[in-house]
Amino acid sequence: MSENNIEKVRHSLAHILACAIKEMYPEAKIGVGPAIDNGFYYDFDNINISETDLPKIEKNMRKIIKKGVVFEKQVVDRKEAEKIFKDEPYKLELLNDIEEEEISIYKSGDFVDLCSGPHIENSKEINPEGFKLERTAGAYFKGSEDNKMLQRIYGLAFEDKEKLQDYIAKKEDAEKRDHRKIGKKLELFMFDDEVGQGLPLYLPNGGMLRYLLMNFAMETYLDHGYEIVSTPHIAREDLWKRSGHLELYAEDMYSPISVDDKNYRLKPMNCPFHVKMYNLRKRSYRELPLRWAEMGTVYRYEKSGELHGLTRPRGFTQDDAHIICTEDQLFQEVINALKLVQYIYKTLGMEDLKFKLSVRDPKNIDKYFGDNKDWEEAEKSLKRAINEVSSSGYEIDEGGAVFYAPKIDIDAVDAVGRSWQLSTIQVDFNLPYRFDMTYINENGEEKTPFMIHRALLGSLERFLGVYIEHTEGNFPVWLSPKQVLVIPVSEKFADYAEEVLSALRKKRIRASLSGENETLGKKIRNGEVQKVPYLVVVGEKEKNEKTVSVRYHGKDEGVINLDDFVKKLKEESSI
RNA sequence: GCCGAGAUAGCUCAGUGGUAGAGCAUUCCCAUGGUAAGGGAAAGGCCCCGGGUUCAAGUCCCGGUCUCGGCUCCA
Repeated sequence: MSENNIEKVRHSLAHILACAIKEMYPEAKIGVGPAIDNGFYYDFDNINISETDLPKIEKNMRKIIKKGVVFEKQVVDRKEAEKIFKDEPYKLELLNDIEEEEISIYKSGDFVDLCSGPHIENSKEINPEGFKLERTAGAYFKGSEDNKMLQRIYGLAFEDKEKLQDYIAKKEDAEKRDHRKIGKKLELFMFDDEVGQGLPLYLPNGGMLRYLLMNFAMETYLDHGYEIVSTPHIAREDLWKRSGHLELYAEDMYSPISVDDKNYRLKPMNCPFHVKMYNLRKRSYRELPLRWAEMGTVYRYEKSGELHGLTRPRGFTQDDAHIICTEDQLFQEVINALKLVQYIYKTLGMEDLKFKLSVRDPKNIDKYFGDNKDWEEAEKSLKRAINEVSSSGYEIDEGGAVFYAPKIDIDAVDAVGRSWQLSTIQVDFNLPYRFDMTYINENGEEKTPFMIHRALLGSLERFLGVYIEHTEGNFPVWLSPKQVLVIPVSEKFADYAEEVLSALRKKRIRASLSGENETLGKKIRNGEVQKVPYLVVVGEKEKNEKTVSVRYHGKDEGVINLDDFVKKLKEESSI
């Protein structure tokens, strides 16, 4: 079976699934059933399948496959198609969306589907061991929330049994990396019903990790000409009316808090505050560019089903900054921001980045705020800027721009090849006008500045969620909440263990003592399970020689002088 | 928010209408250890919450809350 054939096999399996369902549940109404990356799905209505029904559906599918069903394409006219699908309301609706008069249908046995193909010729081409019905799920018809929700059955499909099992194994591996699991095991963060959905609480280990990350980001920004600002968590509703956020995102904002007959809202963004500070007084071109950074905690009312650990919370802290500059400075500022992204992710060990340029939907230019010429200029600048910093190019997302801005989103690829959108760099055409931002240029004329929003980690929460999965909880030494665990061979050497501990702590190395009454093996295990990078064992020999026996991520590194070890750790603790 | 599945000890989970369980973690005792689990004992429960059915509910039914898998969404 050839590689590109698997697409056809998957798509054909979708038809066979529908065929099996129609046989077993004649009342079922069928939606759509395409091939997807790892297999296929088909949507149904008017049935109620539970996961426990899947094996018997699968069995029926194998029976159909074995029969050797021939896939046959036919082209019919609209009238004929309407006749064929007269009892399938969803197919009729799909038929309405087709503009052509020649309608392609596929027959396989008794089953007919509205479908442009392509398919395999005969079901015998399918390896019956290579697929598996995976799960059921709800899915809106045609992917729109306004439509009815259908029942979707997902199947996995690969060339053969081994590839299927490889995929399942890989998926199980990914589950082991789940930051929610690791977060619990390493006591990094927690959620609590009484606190509220989507509001993370960082435990001491996670608190340290978050602090170190935040510190790294802020120090880096300071090195690159940024200044630090800080703004409140709530503001009067009037601010959000003027910024346009209330009009567009009211549903996604927390409800108003009423104080002294005025409504306040938790902030969903930091920008309007920064704009207010800019407008404090008349600004000169000599001040520009201004780069104002803030670890800004924002609150967005994500729908309950959309929440997901740290990667999709309701309260989160953006490593936000706004760069206010002249038109001439825009290009260079975007380049600087892109270079900063590259530096930060390289330092964090995620060098594989993918750039995505989000531009306006060409069919819908009117819905965007701002001057057409400015947009074109900005889109061009962003393209040039990406090419300047990266040779691997970028992907264009037409219609991906937000209403006020074209943007560059940057995906970081993690250790198991998954892409995560983290950084964003956006050119804003909305706020400078809405808030009448100006500066005086060298000719004494009043001008509207350009404004760049940028969040490089994105948010501390989302980044940490991704980073935990990327590293599997094995953080680099400089980011590890606990860097060293000192393990005395027995209680007899507690005094020397204390000496080692205090030598490390004196140099602000994050060390702790494994003081419990356990065997050495058990104490080592506890340290490994907690993913402490350095375990140092001390006993009689070490005590006499003022050394430590070093174990780094499960590997024996031998015995070294205590002083040298402290020095080494001090070095590894700085970036 | 929608479709579906869950919620039992700190954690991971078993328990199909009749006295609430295991392993790990915790505490204590013995063992004083040389690189991933030494042995023993104890303690630990509003079986998510509220109703209902039943002689009897962790278990069945209804409502709610939260979690998970999808869908939709992510300024």
